[in-house]
Amino acid sequence: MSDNLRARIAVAELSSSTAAAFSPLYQQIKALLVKSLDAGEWKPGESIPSEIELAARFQVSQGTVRKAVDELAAENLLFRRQGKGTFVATHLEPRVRFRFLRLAPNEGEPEPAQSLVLECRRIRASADTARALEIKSGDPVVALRRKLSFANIPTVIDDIYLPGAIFKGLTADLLNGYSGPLYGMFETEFGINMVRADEKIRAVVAPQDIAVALGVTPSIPLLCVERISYTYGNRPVELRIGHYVTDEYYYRNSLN
Amino acid sequence: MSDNLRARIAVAELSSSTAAAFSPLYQQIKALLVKSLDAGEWKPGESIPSEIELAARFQVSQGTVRKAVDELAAENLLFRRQGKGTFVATHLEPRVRFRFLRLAPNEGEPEPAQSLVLECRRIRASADTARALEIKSGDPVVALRRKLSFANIPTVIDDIYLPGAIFKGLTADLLNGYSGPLYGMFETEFGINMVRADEKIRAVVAPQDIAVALGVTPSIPLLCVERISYTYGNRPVELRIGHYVTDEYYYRNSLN
DNA sequence: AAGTGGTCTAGACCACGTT
DNA sequence: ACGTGGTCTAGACCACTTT
Repeated sequence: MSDNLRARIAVAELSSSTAAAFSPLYQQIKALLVKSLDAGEWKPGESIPSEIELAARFQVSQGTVRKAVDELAAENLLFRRQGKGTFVATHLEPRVRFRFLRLAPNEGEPEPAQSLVLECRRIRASADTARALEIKSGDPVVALRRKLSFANIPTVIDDIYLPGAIFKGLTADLLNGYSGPLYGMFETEFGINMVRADEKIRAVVAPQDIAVALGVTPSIPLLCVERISYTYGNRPVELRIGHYVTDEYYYRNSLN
Repeated sequence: MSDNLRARIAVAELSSSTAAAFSPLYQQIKALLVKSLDAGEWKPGESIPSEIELAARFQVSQGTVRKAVDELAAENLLFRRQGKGTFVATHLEPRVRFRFLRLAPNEGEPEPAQSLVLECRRIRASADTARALEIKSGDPVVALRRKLSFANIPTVIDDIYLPGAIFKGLTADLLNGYSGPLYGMFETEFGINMVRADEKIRAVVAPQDIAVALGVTPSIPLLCVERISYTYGNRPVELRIGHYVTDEYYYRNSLN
């Protein structure tokens, strides 16, 4: 068995330049599954093959597949349903709706927001934007500004920057035609699945234009949230700068 | 084996009122391990018995113990060191120093903060404090105010409220005698290990007294972070209201 | 009844750290 | 050499969902 294991590791090394050189089998399986997800072999919301099928496909035991899938489920790339199967995570599931929207009301339960796109322009990447998106300065970028309202109270202005090479044909009308979350639309229209994000949070005085768009007094404090979102393989595909009014809502977080 | 399993579940039901009624064996093991941690059978930084010893103690297979320990390690109650053993998580480990301190500088690497306790009083719990700490209104509470500075620049004022019943004998001198993180001192002096926390984050105008303590202009925006920290078994043991200056530092977060 | 994921076991071997 | 956690396997059975 040991020789067999080594052999498969060697094969993995030869066949894939991105796979880690010497790694446990289950991590190799993980990498292969992510590769298939990235390639769109299974779409968000669809089921992936059963553990037994995957074990046969990769020539490993079911337990090894299980460990790989367990970790991908823990990372929210997949989710399991006992008796049904294992599915590709999607932002269209109501269950996941507040995973990336961390605003909760001071009183009561979180509610979905109403979204209105105010602007959608094509621009060239600034140095900062290019660095965040790992593209070249001057590359095409789609710039959106949108407003989120809760119970008709404008609460968030997001300035969103997307690589033009990936988000071709994105328009304000297309955006405003959707009711669900933005990331759900990215999945169905562009095949881009957001998997993870890093945020930098600060308190700032409301910039003039944003105060106007929110209908609040300029110079009141706003939460400024700078987000970089990543798809499979830690590839950044969104830069987002949000300004939140935090009198009736707060940004919730858990430390573990 | 099946009868044996059931029997042990039945025993668990009888012997422990807090354990979930019907749960997998590994979850029962988890609960027992947490109980031992809570009781102080193994102190932070110490090793717990090996998997083989635990398997013998609980009369289950090593694989079942492994699954229980894996989950506790994922929840940061324990950490594993291959070849050495499994240890109780501690806030004194440098590795963990920034798990609960989420401020990072705009430029450069995170650095430890200098802490100075400005006040330490005994008060009676307000209604809000009592609710957060799950004690009775009017119960004794230790109230601290402390200042955190980075590179001699005051950056954070924390107002901290602790249940008086647990933190007996806590004084400003005791606090200022320690150089490490507050939660590390709580472990060694009071046997309280912080395991998890929930935070509510808002942008606010700097209150007068806090602006003075920080040496900043009143009315500038500050990040207001309201934290409730929990020890083993989700028991709240700290309410903390922090005000952060976020011009040179930001609150970092990751969404998964 | 059949198929899926979930739990539990027993045993082999590997990788790491200490003695 | 020994003890620790880490990986992999094979097989049994349970719990849930659908046919």
